[in-house]
Amino acid sequence: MTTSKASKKLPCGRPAAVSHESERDPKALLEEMLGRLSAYVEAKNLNRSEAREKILRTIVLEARHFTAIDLLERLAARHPEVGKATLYRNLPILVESGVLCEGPTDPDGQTLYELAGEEHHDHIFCLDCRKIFEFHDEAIERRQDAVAESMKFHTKGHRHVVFASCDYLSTKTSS
Amino acid sequence: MTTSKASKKLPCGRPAAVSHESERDPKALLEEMLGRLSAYVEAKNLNRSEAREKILRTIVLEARHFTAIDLLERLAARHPEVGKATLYRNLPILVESGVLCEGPTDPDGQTLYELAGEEHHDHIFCLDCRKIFEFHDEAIERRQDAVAESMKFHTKGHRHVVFASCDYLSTKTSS
DNA sequence: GTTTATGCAAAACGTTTGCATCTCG
DNA sequence: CGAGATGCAAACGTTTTGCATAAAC
Repeated sequence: MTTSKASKKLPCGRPAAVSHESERDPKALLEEMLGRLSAYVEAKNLNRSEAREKILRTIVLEARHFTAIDLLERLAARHPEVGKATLYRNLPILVESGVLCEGPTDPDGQTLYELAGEEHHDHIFCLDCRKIFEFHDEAIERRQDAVAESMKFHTKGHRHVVFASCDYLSTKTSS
Repeated sequence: MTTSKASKKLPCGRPAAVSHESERDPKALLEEMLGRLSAYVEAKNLNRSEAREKILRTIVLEARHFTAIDLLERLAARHPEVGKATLYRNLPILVESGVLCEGPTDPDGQTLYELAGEEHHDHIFCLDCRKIFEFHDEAIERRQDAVAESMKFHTKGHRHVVFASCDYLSTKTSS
């Protein structure tokens, strides 16, 4: 169903390459994430579990930004033997192990999870194609912390989502 | 249950005055909000409703930042005769009439509503007392729009929440 | 063999809906 | 009188829990 890399376009016409989404090799990514999970499982004296790894595989292979429901569906398709309680029980473990992070909520209020990257980033939610893009800006981060300090707060985290429409179609002149 | 203005302290010890919350006279605020509601009701050819106004009063008088559940509890205490379906049916009306706006989600993922102000602001969520504070910073706003433009997006809105702990207790030396 | 994890079904939770009744204009 | 709003209870979709069984170590 997905087209080849070169010609991939988003619904709003923007080439996927502009999306700032991770373009890392899925196999290497899976290895890394399995590693993080194992480390956590070991540190916490948990047991290894087949189901947990199936969930992780499903995430890496087809759902890098997703809601619990999205993942539930994909998991049911790929591994119908894994129950939904198992998924819900494992989501917090995947978050704590550094494999996932809880991102912003989509416009319907559903929590979006995403595969944890190395570096922090914020999000642009495209109102045209409803896809998530990423951005990072040090100036904003610093300024935000400074504002919090000035109000006698100490920043522990933040969530910054920009809702935007896509200028791509109107801006480009060729094609 | 609420103490006088001068001595009001938040759970984390911060005086409420630092909160940047609207300090407007509740009576005037209520009048204004009732006005906005009436205008909408008239424009949309709806009927006036006692229950709707009780909900609005409850919001203005004790819950300027709240989740649906918060409000449900306060409403049950203040006006037990109003059913919860009525509340849920009226929330969208209050939003559309310009009385409320849907704000960010709290750390548990619950949508926070707030009384609509005139000017835009973003939020600081205090992890110590779990209260919402407001901030506004033009530099952040401009920068955010510029970043979006550089990615060929056109900003239509945003949600910026800073999660922070309260330095107030550790910073103050007196008392 | 003890702990941890699982699948299933049932319960819990917040929200929405159906419906008969009531209120507004 | 007719459109709209209400309260109640039942339905809904998502998430959590209880429990007996199975897997990990």
